[in-house]
Amino acid sequence: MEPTRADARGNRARILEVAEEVFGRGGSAASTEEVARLAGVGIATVFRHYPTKRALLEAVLVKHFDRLCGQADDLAGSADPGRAFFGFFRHLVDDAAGKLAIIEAFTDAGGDARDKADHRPLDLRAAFGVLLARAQEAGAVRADARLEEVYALLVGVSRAAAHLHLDEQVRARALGIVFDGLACGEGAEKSRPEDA
Amino acid sequence: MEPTRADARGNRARILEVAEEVFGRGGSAASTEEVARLAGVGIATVFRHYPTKRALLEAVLVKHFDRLCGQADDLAGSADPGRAFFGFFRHLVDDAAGKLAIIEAFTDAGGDARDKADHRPLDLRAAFGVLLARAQEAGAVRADARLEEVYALLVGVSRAAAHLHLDEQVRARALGIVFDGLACGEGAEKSRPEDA
Amino acid sequence: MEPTRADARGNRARILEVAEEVFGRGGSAASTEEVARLAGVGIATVFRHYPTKRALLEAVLVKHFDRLCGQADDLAGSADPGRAFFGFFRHLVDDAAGKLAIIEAFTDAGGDARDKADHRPLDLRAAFGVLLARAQEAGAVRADARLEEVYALLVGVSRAAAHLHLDEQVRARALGIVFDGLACGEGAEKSRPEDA
Amino acid sequence: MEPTRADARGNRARILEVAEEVFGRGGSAASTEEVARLAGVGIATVFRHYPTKRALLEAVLVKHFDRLCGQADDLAGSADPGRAFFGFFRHLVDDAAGKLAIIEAFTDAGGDARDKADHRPLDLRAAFGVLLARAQEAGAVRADARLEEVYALLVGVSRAAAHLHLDEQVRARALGIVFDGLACGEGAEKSRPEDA
DNA sequence: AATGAATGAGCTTTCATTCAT
DNA sequence: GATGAATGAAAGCTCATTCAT
Repeated sequence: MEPTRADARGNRARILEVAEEVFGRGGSAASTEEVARLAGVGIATVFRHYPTKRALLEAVLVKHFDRLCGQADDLAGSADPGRAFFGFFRHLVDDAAGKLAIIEAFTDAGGDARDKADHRPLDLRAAFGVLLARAQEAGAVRADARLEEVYALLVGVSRAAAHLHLDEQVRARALGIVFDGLACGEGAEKSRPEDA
Repeated sequence: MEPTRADARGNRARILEVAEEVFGRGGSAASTEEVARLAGVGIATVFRHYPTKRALLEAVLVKHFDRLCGQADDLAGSADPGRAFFGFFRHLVDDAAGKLAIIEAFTDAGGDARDKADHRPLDLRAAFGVLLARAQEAGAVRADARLEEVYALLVGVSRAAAHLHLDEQVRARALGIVFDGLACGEGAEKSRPEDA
Repeated sequence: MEPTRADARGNRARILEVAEEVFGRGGSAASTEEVARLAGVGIATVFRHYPTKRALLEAVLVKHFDRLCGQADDLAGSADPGRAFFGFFRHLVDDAAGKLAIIEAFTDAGGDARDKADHRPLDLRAAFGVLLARAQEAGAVRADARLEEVYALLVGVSRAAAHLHLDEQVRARALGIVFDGLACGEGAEKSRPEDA
Repeated sequence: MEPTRADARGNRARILEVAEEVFGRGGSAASTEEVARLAGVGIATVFRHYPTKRALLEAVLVKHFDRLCGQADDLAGSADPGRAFFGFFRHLVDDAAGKLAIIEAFTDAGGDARDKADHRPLDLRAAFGVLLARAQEAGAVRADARLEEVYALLVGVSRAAAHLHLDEQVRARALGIVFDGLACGEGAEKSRPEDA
C-alpha cells in the first residue's frame, strides 16, 4: 500500500502536509486542485495517492488523530489525572483552532461516522473518555459529568475557536469558564494547568 | 414589498419555511434548487421572491434573529437578571440546535459580518451583551467574564448541539456545566432555570 | 384587432413608445420586462398586446418604417431629386442614430427577412430605391451606383452612428464623404443639403 | 501558457477556430456551449483553455487584431501610401465580413474599451490612423478627413458587409463609392487598388 | 382587460474525478 | 508513477412566455 519509489513516498507526504494546511484554512470545502498546486504536483498525482477527496481528508485526520490518541494514551497513566485531563482538553482545542477540517472531523465522532472506513474520531473520543474517567476518579472533575456532554463541550469550544478565530487569550478565558464548570468543589482547580 | 396575492404569499412563506429546514440541515452550502424542489415550486419562483441565494439566507436569519432580539429586549428589564441571562442562553442554544444556518450566522457576528446590509447577528450579540452585563451587576454571573468569551461559548455550544445532534438531555447537561462555570460563587446557582 | 377599450388603447400606445426607447437603447437584447416596468404596466399586458417579443419589436419597426416610407413617397415627386435623395439619406441616418433596434432592422431588409410576417424593411428599401433612381435620372447621383450598395452604405453609416455614438458633427462629416462618393461629377454637390 | 501536449494544443486551436465561427455568426451573444458542442469537446474543456467567456472572445479578437496591426505596420512605410491606405481599408472590411465578433470589437475601439486588459482595438485604430495620415500627406486622401469619421466609415461598411452578408461584388462597389468620397481631386484615384 | 406570479430552458462557471500521454 | 487535459454534473441566476386571479 505504501509506495515503494522514493519520489512517490515524498510526494505522498508532501501532499498530506499541504492538504492539512489547505483544509485547515478552508475546511472540507477547499478544492483538491489547490492542494495539488501548492504541493507542486499534478492533480492526478493527488488522486493516485488518495483516490477520493474524502480519502485525502481522512488521511489528514487519521494522521492527526493517531498522534492525539497516542498523546492521550501517554497521559492515561499520569500521576495527576486532573492535570492530564484538563491539559489534554486544552491541547485539543488549541490544536483544532484554525484547523477547520479537524474540528469538522471531531463532529463525526458524535454519531454519523457512517460508512467511513476508519473510526479514528471514535478512537479519540474513547481515549478522551479514559482521561475523563481517571480525572473523575481522582476527584478533579465532577462525577456527574458524562462523556457525551464533555465531548460536546470539547467539540463546541474547538469549533468556536476555529470559526471565530479566537485569539489565545479569549480561548483561554473561555476554557477557564468551562473548566470551572467541570471542576469538582473548590480544591480541584489546583490541578489544572494555568498557563498555555 | 410583501406580495399581495394569496398564492404568492403562500409560496413565499412556504419557500421560507423550506429554506429554513434545508439550510438548517445543510448549512448555507445547501442548494437553492433543493429549496425549490421541496417547496414544490420552480427555481425561478424562489429567485423571484429572493433575488439571490444570499437574500434567501438572510431572510431566514432575519426572521429568527429579529424574534430573538425582541425576546432579549423583553428580558433586559427582568427582575431576575441571572435567570434572564441563563434562560436566554439556553434558549439560543435550543433554538439553534439542528439549524446549521443559524449557527453559521451566529459565527458571522463574531467578526466578518463584512458588507452585509443588515447586522442582525451583531444586534443579537449586543442584546445578549446587555443581558450578560445585567446578570453580572446582579451578581449572578462572575464579573470577570467578558462578552467575547461568553459569546464564544454560546456559539460553541450551539455548534456542538447542531452538529452532534445532541438530544435535549445531553444539551442540558452540557449547558449545566457551562453555567456552573459562569456562575459566581455558590449562591448564584439558585437563580438559574433548572428545567428546560 | 385594435382594442376597443380606451385604457387598452392607451396602454398599447404607451407600450410601443417605451419599447421604442428601450430597444433603441439596448437593441433587441433589452428585456421585455423593462419595457413593462417603464410603461407602468404588468408584463402580461405587454404580452397580451404583442404576443411575442419579436412581435413587439416588429411593431416598433413598422411604426417607424411606415412613417419613413411615407416621407419617401412624399419626396418621390420632388422637383429637386438630388436634394430629395441626399436629404432622405441623411434623415435616415439621423433617425437611426441611437436607435439600435431600428438599424438592426434595416439589416433584415437585405435578405433574411425570412418568416417575418411583414416586409416593411423591404418596403423602405424600395421607397429609398425610387429616390435613388430619380436622383440618378436627374444627374445628381452617379449612374453606376446600384441600390444594393447604396443601401448597404445607408445601413453601414447608420450602424456606425448608432454603435459608435457618433455626435452630429462626425456624423455629418462621414456623410459628407459618402455623399461625395455618390455624387456625379463636380456640379452635383450643389443639390445636396449642406447642413443638418 | 501554451499547452504542451499535442491533443491539448489541437483542442485549443479547434476551440478558437470554432469560436471564431460561432461568434462570427452570432456575435458575442452566442453561447459558449455552442462553441463546445461544435468543437466536439466538453464545456469544461473550453473553460479550461479560456477561463471566461470574455477571455475566449478576446482570444479570438487578439488573434485577428494582432495580425491586422502587423499588416498595418508593414504598410506604414509603403512607397505608395494611397494604395496602402485604401488597400488596408478594403482588407479590413473583407476580413470583417461575416464576422460579427470582429466588427463588434471594431466598435469598442471607438470608445468603451473600458477596463479591457488589452487594447487591440485601439491599437488597430491607431495603426489605421497612421496609414490615413500618410495617405493624406501623399495627397491620396483629402486633407480635411479626420480619423474619427474615416474610422466610422470603416466600422460602418464592415458592419454592413457582415450583417447584410454582402457578396464581394457589392462590397467592392460600396467601397468604391466611399473611396471616391475619400479621394482627393481627380488624379488621386489612380493610386487605389482597383481589384479585390 | 390587466395583473404579477410561476415556469423551465438556458447560460456561465466550478469541481471531483477519469483518461491518454 | 506522474502529468495535466477532458469531462459532466451541478450551482446560481436570467428571461421569454403562460396561468390564475
